[in-house]
Amino acid sequence: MAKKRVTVVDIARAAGVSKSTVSLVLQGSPLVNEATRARVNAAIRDLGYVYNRSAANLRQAKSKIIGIVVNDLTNSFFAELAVGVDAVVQSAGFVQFLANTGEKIERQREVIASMREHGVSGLIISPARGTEAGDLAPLVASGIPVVLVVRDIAGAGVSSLTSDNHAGAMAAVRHLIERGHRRIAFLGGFPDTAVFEARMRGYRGALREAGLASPDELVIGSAPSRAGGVTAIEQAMMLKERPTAALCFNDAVAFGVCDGLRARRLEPGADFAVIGFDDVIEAKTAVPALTTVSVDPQGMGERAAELLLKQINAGRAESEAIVSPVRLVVRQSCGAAVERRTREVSR
Amino acid sequence: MAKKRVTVVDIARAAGVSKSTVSLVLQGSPLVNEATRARVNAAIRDLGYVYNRSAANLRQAKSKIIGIVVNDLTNSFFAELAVGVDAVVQSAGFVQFLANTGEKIERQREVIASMREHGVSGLIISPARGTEAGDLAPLVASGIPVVLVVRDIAGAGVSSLTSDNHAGAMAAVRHLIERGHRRIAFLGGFPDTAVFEARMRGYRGALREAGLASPDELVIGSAPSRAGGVTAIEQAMMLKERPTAALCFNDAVAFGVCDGLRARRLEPGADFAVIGFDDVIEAKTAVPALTTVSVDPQGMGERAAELLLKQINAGRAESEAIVSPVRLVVRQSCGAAVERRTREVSR
DNA sequence: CTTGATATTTGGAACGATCTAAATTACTCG
DNA sequence: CGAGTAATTTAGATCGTTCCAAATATCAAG
Repeated sequence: MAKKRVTVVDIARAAGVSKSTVSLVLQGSPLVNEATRARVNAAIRDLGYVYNRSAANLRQAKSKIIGIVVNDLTNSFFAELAVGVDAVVQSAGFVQFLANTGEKIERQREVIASMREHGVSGLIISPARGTEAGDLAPLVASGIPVVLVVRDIAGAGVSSLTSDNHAGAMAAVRHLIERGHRRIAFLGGFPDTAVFEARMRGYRGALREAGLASPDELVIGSAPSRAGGVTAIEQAMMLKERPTAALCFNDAVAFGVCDGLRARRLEPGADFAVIGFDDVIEAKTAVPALTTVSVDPQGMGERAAELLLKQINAGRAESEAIVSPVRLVVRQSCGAAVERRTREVSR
Repeated sequence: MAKKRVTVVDIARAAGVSKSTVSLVLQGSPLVNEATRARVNAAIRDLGYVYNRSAANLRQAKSKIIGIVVNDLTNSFFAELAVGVDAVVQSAGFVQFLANTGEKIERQREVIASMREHGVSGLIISPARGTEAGDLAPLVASGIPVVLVVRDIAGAGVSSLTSDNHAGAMAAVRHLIERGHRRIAFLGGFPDTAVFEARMRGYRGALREAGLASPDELVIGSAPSRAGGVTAIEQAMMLKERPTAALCFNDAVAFGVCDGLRARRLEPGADFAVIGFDDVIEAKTAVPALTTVSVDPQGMGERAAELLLKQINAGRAESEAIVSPVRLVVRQSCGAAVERRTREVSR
């Protein structure tokens, strides 16, 4: 019933050459004569040959697959990151193997194991919350190049690419202070993550530098999502002494904060200054357009992929920790000049 | 330098059995004695053995990989769809191979080819815009089970899982008519897609049914994104006879429409009724919460995966076209009663 | 203890590509 | 024409697993 698979031997027979020659053609070797190459390619087309990567991998022990593991694909920051990785990886002739862990360590363990079994030649990981250096130890020991993105893990001994969360948060808060705000909150995010830690330190640093206090009640954690933002701002508005501005853990939280403000009939930008973090695609087109610390997720994915490819090609490379710069993108949500509004929105 | 790979033979030697027995243990065969199994498993752990799926696939010619191809990963609808697929596929012991085509046919061709080379045992595809039955012909001819999601392709001869776009659009527009709207626009989406077509027919059908005209000027296409929504509503508000409500192609467009309305100092829900399509996660928490036709992307991914698995297990199954029902979720953006607002938002 | 089941284990041939080293062919030049 | 070199082609081993058929161990019953 089912016709047998077409193999190199079949094409070899059809083209009147040996399977070795066919293999050479498949690999685009310059050794083979033009006429022969054409004959082989014709046979490949005619017989509907499909290359069998499993067989090839078995012999070569290196697989043109690179894996990317993200902790939350429904967060567009990570979706964009994955798209960035894909672009680079793809043009380097690799294919991407994407898995979502949903922040679950156990699931992360499984997907990493599965990727190793498939012989990925490198791995880009945005670790699930609570991942420890030990969790990555077997992977690292195996010598597979690994690049951690977004969240670094101390002592893991692999390369990492993070954004300058501290400086970004500092710049954002400085901006708010310059605009006259004195009571500034830090909203959203899980307090037990390194990213939260760094952004919060930046926030505190900028306040201290300006001689302002940063009472603990103004730092309100929540899920790093839109829903989390809503609850965080609600809690902030319960305070007897309300803040007039907030730096949010990320853009999703910032959107939630805007939602929550509107629910209380406050207009973000005009009545309360909001700054996000990440600069996801929607930040630009939202109304009011979101002032945010641009991390450029797609670009970050690209850089992570390049870093990984470099390591794959170099064999055993030194691990490096790259902190990529961020910049504050001032739009409307922090109360920027109103005349800019129409211009930005109309794009 | 690099230590040699540990293989079944190594474990066999370490455990004092033959490689066949090790293979049996690996597959969880009931044939092997408990004591032996324990000994083998211990050796596996001790030597840090990593299963080589390429080798296994080569022999078995079936790969426990299922592929999922989406046309736009940065659209959270598709990200959620992928998450739904992943959940099911994962618990069935398969791994997911996700690729993003970014709506490019050429890229789609490449990723599908790559997946075939990796020997996927089934494929879930949300085809790029403009995909034709012919593009899928070689894939279909190969006998690999394929399930099309979201966008069906006439004559492709494979199973498909789409949502009842026509009925959903009709229900939404009926709702707007009941609330007294007479001039209702259809905003966003690429007019050359089947999904657009179906939703638009539903929109027109509901208007006709109520004896209302549906002038072409009220149907305004755009990119199916937030930015597209902004431009679409801007265009709609240029009309001499402005609409008072709109059914949007999808939720992203609906959010953009809300943005655009606010830019003109109109409050969505109060001054203009907006209904979306899809019910992405943020629809519920946005302010105003978005009234939308719920397609349940994650659930759809799950069902698509189940359909595919059924086909993989059944061998050559009849292809079926499933249209899953949708339901209108009334929230605030269409001008629902204000007292419901706090309740929904507080979740 | 045989004997016939039943339970467990095993050797060796696949699977479909790549790689090595060697063979063949073609070409250049005196 | 024949040597020497360059350009092509090739046979056969090999990668790490699974499968088959057959071997061996174990056990209950006579």
